[in-house]
Amino acid sequence: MRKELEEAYGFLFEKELLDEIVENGTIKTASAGDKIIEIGEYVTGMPLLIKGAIKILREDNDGDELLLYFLERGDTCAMTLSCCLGETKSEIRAVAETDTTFIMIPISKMEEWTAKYKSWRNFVFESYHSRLSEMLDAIDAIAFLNMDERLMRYLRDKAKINRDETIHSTHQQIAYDMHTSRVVISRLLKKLELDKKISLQRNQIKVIDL
Amino acid sequence: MRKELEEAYGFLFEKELLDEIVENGTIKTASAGDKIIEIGEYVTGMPLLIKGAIKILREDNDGDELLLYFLERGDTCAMTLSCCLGETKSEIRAVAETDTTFIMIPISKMEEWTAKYKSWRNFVFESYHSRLSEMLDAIDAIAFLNMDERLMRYLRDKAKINRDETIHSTHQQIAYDMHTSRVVISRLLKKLELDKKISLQRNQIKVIDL
DNA sequence: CCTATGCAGTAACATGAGTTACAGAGTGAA
DNA sequence: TTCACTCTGTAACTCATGTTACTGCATAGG
Repeated sequence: MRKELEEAYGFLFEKELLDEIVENGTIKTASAGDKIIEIGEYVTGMPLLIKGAIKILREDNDGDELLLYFLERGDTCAMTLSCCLGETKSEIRAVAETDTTFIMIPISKMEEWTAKYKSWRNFVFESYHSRLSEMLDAIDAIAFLNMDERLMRYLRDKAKINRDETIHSTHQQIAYDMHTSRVVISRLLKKLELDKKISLQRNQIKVIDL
Repeated sequence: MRKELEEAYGFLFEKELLDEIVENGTIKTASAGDKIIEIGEYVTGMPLLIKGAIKILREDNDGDELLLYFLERGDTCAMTLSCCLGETKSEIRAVAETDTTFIMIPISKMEEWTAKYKSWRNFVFESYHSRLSEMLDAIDAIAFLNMDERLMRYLRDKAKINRDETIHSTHQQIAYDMHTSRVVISRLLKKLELDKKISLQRNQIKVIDL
């Protein structure tokens, strides 16, 4: 655990804190597509992402989803964090976007470290700041952009997160993430292909110039 | 300042912290409609709301607005807070919804108190938690609700925040807050009136049953 | 090789929301 | 009282998005 931890967080945390994390944390893994936290579940700990990416989703009354943002190495889930401290239920769903490794920190340590380590406090505040920014970006996208622009944004983000210009998704999966219907996505993707911004094959979308 | 501070925050903070707040904070007031923070401005301090209410808005590229949420007595602006710590520019606009009184805390003290007072830490985390929740509510509204449901939600919130079942706004003002057009709001308000949920007069809307 | 299934393409239509335009009512200042 | 201005009501239209329905192709598993 030590090595991965240092690679992802070594420059952030002092030695003693890293020691404590190794001592108290437990390594967890999840495969692409695995559900990590479900809405309404009590949160048992806080994840420090070591490898891979996680997508954070909100759900409406009909059970349909909306992607809020992605988490990457070095990130933690401020939403989870927030839930831990308040000991409330999760308001979001977290799903592994790729194969993922993270360290689970038990809630009990969080309050302690917040008092003890300045670097931990800064990390926590920095996380909140990042997550608030990403929520704002999500709001901007939903409130101010049309579907075609949102779709381009989605494809860009997805390619970046997966470090792969070819996106391996069906139109239906994209529609779920964006809280719209498959037909709409197919229509817009086809338009993007005609504009030479992407190329389409079955189960994959290659980003050319977005 | 002491008296108002104790009324709004006495049950949260210990005596020494209250002393420090009185010593370092400065009382500010704003009249309904006054701009308190503008997008892109550097944030000079963190406001503790004593009296009144503030609305927090996001802006699109055309300069049009979208109401995110309201702040009330006992609240602080986590967004501001987040900006303070990161020393970045404000990502939102804050406008006094009613006549408002608040205490400005200089940035310099915030980091210090976070280390020193557990109650302050809890307050800050609690604020982040509330604000994240409110952002989620805002996202739910925009992404999952139709205009008529959003409008009902807006009217309910507005009546609650102002502690007044009669809302003193023009249709145009509501349209700005909701990032839509006046005609749309007029149309929907008229429908709500026909459903006996509100009654309409010039410059005011009386909530009957929402 | 054949067939069931999932995926993508597309047309035709429904609907909510935004836009333009205009009329009439309310209000305040001269 | 009159005039100018703001606010509201409403019609008629456009447009983006969502829905339904059907097609044919790709692929995997027998």
